[in-house]
Amino acid sequence: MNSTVTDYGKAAGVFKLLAHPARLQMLDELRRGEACVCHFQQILGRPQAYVSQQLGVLRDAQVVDAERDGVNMIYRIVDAQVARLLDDLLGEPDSYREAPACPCPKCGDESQVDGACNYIVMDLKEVPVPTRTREGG
Amino acid sequence: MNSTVTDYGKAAGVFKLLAHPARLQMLDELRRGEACVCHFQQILGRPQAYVSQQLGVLRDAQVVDAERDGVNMIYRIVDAQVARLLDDLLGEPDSYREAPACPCPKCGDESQVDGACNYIVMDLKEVPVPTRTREGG
DNA sequence: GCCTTATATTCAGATAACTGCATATAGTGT
DNA sequence: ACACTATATGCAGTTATCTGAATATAAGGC
Repeated sequence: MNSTVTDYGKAAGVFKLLAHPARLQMLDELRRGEACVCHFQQILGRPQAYVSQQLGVLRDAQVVDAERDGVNMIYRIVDAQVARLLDDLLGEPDSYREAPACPCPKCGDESQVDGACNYIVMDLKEVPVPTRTREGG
Repeated sequence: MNSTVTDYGKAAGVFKLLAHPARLQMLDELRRGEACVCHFQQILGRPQAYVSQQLGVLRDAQVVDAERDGVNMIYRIVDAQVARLLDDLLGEPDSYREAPACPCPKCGDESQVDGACNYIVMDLKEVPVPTRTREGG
């Protein structure tokens, strides 16, 4: 069995997950590494319940994965196929933007001090995206 | 200017186009070549107006392109990026299914007789999909 | 040219689904 | 207790989906 989806309803469901600006932006952040919920709150400028709801959609679809670290919940991408789709539409994560410094209130403007939510790392260790050459991009 | 989309609303709009089983199935057919409207009527089992509306959505987004041939309208994919997304999620067009014989009423069971709508061809001459190697697929 | 038939588009309208937001409640860790 | 997060519910506004009728275009017969 390969990793492709042949059922149109199921495939459309995958696209439907990505057909949402907030979810897409969060996934785009997660392509660069893990992130906590408060991180998305700052980035999206949305209330916590809203962020959690959208993350819940992605978690329910097993696109992302959550793990507790103290008071924070750390999210990361676990669906390599979705990561590939994002690469196709948004480009490689490091191709057009630096990984942003975490703008969480607890992080403040200091860059990743100890105790802050420095979950943004440039290492998708859980997402083995297949290596490819891109001649057209 | 590269071919990637950096705006989340715009990117979500692209995914939204594909987040629909009927549109997805039609695009999957179009990956294999051109097709007339009546072809989709048969494949989807939907009325003409419905098929035309969904094709209109894709046409309006400039994902597909329509050209008249006598009484028929011939559709084809013109958005290479969308074709790439479909490749990622559904696999290569020829990797899991043969190009179906056109099941239109006028085509009948005869295989592509003259005068029939033999628009299904395995040649995406209008879609210059960039060549890639897929080591992970 | 005129009429008919086949193909396809467009419009109007009803139904269903989604979105964004607020709020409330509960669980977990410090 | 307090901070962070998850989950549930309700609501108003928006959008998508699908059906059916009307319209446009092309081909063939007279």
